[in-house]
Amino acid sequence: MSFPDVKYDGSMGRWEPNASGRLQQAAMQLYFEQGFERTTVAEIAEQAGLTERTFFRHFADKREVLFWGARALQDSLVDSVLHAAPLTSPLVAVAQALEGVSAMFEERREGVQQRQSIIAANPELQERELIKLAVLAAAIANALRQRGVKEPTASLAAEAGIAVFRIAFESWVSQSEERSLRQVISDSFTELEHVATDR
Amino acid sequence: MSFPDVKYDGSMGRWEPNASGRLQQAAMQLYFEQGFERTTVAEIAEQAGLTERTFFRHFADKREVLFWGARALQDSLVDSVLHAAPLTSPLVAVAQALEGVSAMFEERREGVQQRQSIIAANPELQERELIKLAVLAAAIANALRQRGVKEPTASLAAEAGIAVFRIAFESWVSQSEERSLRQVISDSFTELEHVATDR
DNA sequence: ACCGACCATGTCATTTCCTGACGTCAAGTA
DNA sequence: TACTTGACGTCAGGAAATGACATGGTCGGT
Repeated sequence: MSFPDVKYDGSMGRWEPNASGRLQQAAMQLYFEQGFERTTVAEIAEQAGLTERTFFRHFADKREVLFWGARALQDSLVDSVLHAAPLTSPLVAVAQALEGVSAMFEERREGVQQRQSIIAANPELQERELIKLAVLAAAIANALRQRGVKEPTASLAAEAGIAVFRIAFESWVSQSEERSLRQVISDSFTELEHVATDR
Repeated sequence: MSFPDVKYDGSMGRWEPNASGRLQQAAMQLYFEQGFERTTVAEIAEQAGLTERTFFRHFADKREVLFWGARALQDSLVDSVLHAAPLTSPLVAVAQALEGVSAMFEERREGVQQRQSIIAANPELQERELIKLAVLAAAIANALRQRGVKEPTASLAAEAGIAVFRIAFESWVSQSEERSLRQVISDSFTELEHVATDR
């Protein structure tokens, strides 16, 4: 294992290390301070000591810089669903997977709240977040299918699970919930059962 | 009541009538023929006999021209939820509302399929569709709250209902389903009940 | 019949996002 | 050493989106 993030002295490489990380950090800060629309990519690049062109080499567009963690989240969830105990029902597998990743958010609630406030202030970013969650749901549905779950059950369980997660996550982030995210998610799943049964 | 859409002869007004409709039609055609990315707003405007600037007076951006019907759909659904029979459970109210609007799609399946193929070919358009559905879900949740449904039940029922609709709609559009959209939706809701109960 | 406000559209200029083509230089590799 | 690779810079340009201002029919009031 190497540690490319560690700074030694100036006599190292041609470029300062961790360009992508610097861009993400600069973007977060500027989006938070002056809003997403009012900050230009040129500003972000300048603050990171890079050029606008380089920004677009690291991130497909101005929004993507805020969603770099999505892939890791997806991999973790898919892995969890794939390795759920045999005979676990689809929705329970999804619920357990989501509860499993909740710690990733609990740990740095600060940054999560800041990020969500940025997204909440801008429709373009909300769109991007929604499609990330949709891709997540599709990946989970695919994992369920690998477990032998048929359609439309797999898609239904995945989409319903993501919907529950979204509502639980929003509740946990916005109000200063005393419950842990894991608990909010768990409660929301039992509430979904009531909603779907009561008819 | 006047009928500004009716065409008389050329000696009428300064402008050809129904500029917005002409822009929508031109956009649909061009997006379908050459793809969303490869058609410019200037092209659309030219085909509609207008200027680029005028396009942006009618539609907030290049994507919005494809989603003009969303508002009517939302109003119809909210109205339906609001006037559901008393004591109807939240999810059933949502299901009935969605089944109620299914006729709007059944009637012109042609245009619906063409529109969906355009959207399916472009991530930006998928983002826009997702946020339209999210706004829809929020409006439905609000209507449920007006019926006395508490949170998080209202949001859960609305989001789950929209998720079911999305899956049912996709199935109905893509494969040449023999079932009616109304039937697919209905079946999907009972499938959701199984998914949520079986644990 | 005239006048003036109104409103949809046109025209022009500008900013910003995003991309392609090409150049540069340090580090690794044969 | 010579050659390749990778990360970044520089430059040019298309297209989206927006503001400011002009234009000329329409419509209501008198």
